[in-house]
Amino acid sequence: MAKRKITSTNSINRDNLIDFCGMVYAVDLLGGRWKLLILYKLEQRILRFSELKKKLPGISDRMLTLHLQELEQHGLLIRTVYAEVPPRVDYQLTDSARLLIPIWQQLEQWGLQHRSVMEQVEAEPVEEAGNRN
Amino acid sequence: MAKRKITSTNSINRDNLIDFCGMVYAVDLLGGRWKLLILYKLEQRILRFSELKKKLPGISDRMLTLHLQELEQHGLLIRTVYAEVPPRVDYQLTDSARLLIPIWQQLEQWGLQHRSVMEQVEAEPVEEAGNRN
DNA sequence: GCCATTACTTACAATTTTGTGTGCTGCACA
DNA sequence: TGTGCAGCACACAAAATTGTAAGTAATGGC
Repeated sequence: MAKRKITSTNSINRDNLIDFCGMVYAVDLLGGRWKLLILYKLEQRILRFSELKKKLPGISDRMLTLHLQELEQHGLLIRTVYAEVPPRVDYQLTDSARLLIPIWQQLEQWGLQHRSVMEQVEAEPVEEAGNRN
Repeated sequence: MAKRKITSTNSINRDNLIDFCGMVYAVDLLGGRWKLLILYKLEQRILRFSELKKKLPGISDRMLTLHLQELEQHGLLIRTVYAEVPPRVDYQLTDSARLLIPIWQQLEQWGLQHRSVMEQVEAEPVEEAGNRN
């Protein structure tokens, strides 16, 4: 996510797709393990680093730091540093990130619905009705 | 994407987040390099393997196969095999995947808009106006 | 002086994803 | 007899992401 070897096919493909398509670009910005969740936690209010950490069980300092930095670089959140000791830093969504809120809400709905559909399908006896061969 | 070591922290975190949140689950299903684009190409009509390949410049056989298999497993597309030689296989969206169409259209819009905002910001002189320290 | 605090950084290791190259099927056409 | 086709499978290599463990700074309380 951080450092890339810009000559690799992997990286070239990524860049091509990002240039080519706003959707891929969007998913690229949001695609880390914790990114969407970080944004989601910030939907309600400003949070500081330690508060975010509490709300994301299982995340390490490093991962939180990395994702926050990238989200900031990509214009999705605003980082505010207070000159105190011990340090205090807080994070809030940018306007552009707020425009995403209705989208991720729909994604949440779709995800829950799709999962329940999947669970039903798995519970059914397999019939292979789709293949005409 | 395919094989995972289910005891790793990486994998455990992933599973926990997926269980916990429909949004993360959704992004997990759609998160491969080419997946959203594959679905998008299938929005208009059924396509066969070779047609998809033409529409996705830079993709290898293997990547296309892998993503198609996973999308099928996850209930996002339907694979139909015809008993012909040479083989013919085609792919179409499931109903559940069709429900995603308006969402990815919004994501596409947001992506284009956000990118143009980002380009403006980068063009401006840096002022660091956000940090009070 | 000694320690806890907070938001990090660094070096490293493990895991996961992506890509490359080869080969396979079974028939049609030359 | 040889070649091409389409949709893969396989073994392997490269790259990207994620996680672990150990630091660091300056201050306030004891």
